[in-house]
Amino acid sequence: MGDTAAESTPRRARGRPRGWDDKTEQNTIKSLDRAMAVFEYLSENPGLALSEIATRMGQSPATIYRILVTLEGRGLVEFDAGAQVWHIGSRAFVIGARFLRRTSLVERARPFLRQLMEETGETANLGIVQGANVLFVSQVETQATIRAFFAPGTLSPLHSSGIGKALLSQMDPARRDRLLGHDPLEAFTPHTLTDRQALSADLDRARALGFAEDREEKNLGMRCIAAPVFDIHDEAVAGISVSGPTSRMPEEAVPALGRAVAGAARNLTLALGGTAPA
Amino acid sequence: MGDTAAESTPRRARGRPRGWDDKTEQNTIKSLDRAMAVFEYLSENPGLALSEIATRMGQSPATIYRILVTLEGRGLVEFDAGAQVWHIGSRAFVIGARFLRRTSLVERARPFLRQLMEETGETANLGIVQGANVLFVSQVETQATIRAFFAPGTLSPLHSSGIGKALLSQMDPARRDRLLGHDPLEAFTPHTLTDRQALSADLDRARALGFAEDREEKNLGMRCIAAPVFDIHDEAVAGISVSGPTSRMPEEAVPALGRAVAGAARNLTLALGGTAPA
DNA sequence: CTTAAGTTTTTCATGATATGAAAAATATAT
DNA sequence: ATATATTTTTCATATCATGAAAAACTTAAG
Repeated sequence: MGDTAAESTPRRARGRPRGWDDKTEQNTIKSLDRAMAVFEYLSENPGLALSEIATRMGQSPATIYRILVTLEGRGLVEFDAGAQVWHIGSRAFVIGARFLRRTSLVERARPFLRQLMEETGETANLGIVQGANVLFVSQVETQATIRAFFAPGTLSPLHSSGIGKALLSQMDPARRDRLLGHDPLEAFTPHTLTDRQALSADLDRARALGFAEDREEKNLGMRCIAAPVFDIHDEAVAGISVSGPTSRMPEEAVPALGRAVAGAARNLTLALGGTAPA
Repeated sequence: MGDTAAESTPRRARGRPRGWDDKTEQNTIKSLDRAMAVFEYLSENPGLALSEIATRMGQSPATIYRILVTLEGRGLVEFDAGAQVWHIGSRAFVIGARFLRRTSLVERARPFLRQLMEETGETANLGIVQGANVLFVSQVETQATIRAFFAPGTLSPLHSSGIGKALLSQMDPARRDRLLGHDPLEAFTPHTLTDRQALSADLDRARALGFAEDREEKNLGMRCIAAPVFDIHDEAVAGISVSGPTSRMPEEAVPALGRAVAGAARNLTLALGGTAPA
């Protein structure tokens, strides 16, 4: 399961002796790990009966029973007496929510932005909705000498940025129309989509593809590919993008870049507890 | 979904034999329970070093180490290599968040919370009863720079929060007394209602008005206005509130805010199939 | 650079205890 | 009533979790 969790935690702690690279985890407690596997499994398959869990996980019912009862004692799982099934408990929510207090969206996104930049070679950005604009809150710059740059803190209208369009593409029509307002859509370059019909079609395409494109719609010579990030409520709360000069982002590179961006957005989504779209 | 769910799980399952009442838990796995105690302790005291946890919990460093490494392997805890301390991990958040999906309450409430926030300009919250506390499960934050901040996952005693009082005001006296217990009511600020007479009068007022007020009774400088939400069984299962700095919520604004909150609560009640009070 | 103090991992022997099989207890269905 | 399905307990056994102490390592100080 948690492939994201891997990421190689290079814990260089005080007293880490020699053979660390080879045998990674001979220090794990087997029984605890098995119990946590049950805990995790239950979170992915809520509302299972004891026997169901036991058979599916290939464990003895007695063992599963004792694990669940133990976790229940701490409120980490709950037993629905009516349906005779088990669920994740409220205490798990309380404990897990502590994670949010530690780091902000920006900090959490940082590693994914960095990886995306290294993967694509282009500047990676993170933006959120701020009123009717996208607010760019974080970025990891490419090492290339020619860079698309716009500092964090920059505001850009929703309809003329990749992240903005990625977010618009996920909103229900009512909210989308409300944010876009009734005034004419401002044109920044000849390529800006100012026609609402055309914009709507572009958003449909973005939703289908899983990523949105900005083809010099805000700045001439600059392209951008963006994908939406979903939070725990499955709401699109942020967008990740890569941006660079058109010369380095030709048509044929778009699918690969789109995949990379969508992948980064998906990883961040999972780290936020959201469910990534298929 | 279910009623409060907490309240002593009287698991009357298929094969529960005789002596169940007496010896409650001889089926718990000791090592697992100890490990979960560490997990829980870490969530309450984030950012502790291994040795610190070991000494504070009176356990051998080796044991704590192995527990943490095991949990780390599943992303339930994370090691901050810079500060050499441990934290709750993202996977714990993801798993815990599954608790919210069990009931559709949170999802249903979302649009009403958003609308309430936009209507009042203040952060809107959703809370449910969890034991003797209110558990805050969802919120839509204001865009104002000065915000009342308490993240989802927070627990707050019933008598010192707006939502808690809104819910208490709808309970029959027996249940209310049971939840409030016999211990003295804890005071968080000089304004906290610790006198049961005064609290009871306040609850009567709240029931008459249709909304409850928290006038800096939990946090100084922070006010809160809350109303109860009823499910299909006409039980008060949740509360909606707006919270913000006292400076933005003066006395003369209370009636309008109260109307807005009560309206949102009524709308959610209707969406849940409950009947709103007159 | 050397020494010292503090923290984290590992090793190892031992006993606690987690585990599965099977039986008992209980619920549901026929 | 009987049969079937599911959960809980009992019990014997070997796994494996545990603490003590040593080793590995980091940082701070001399």
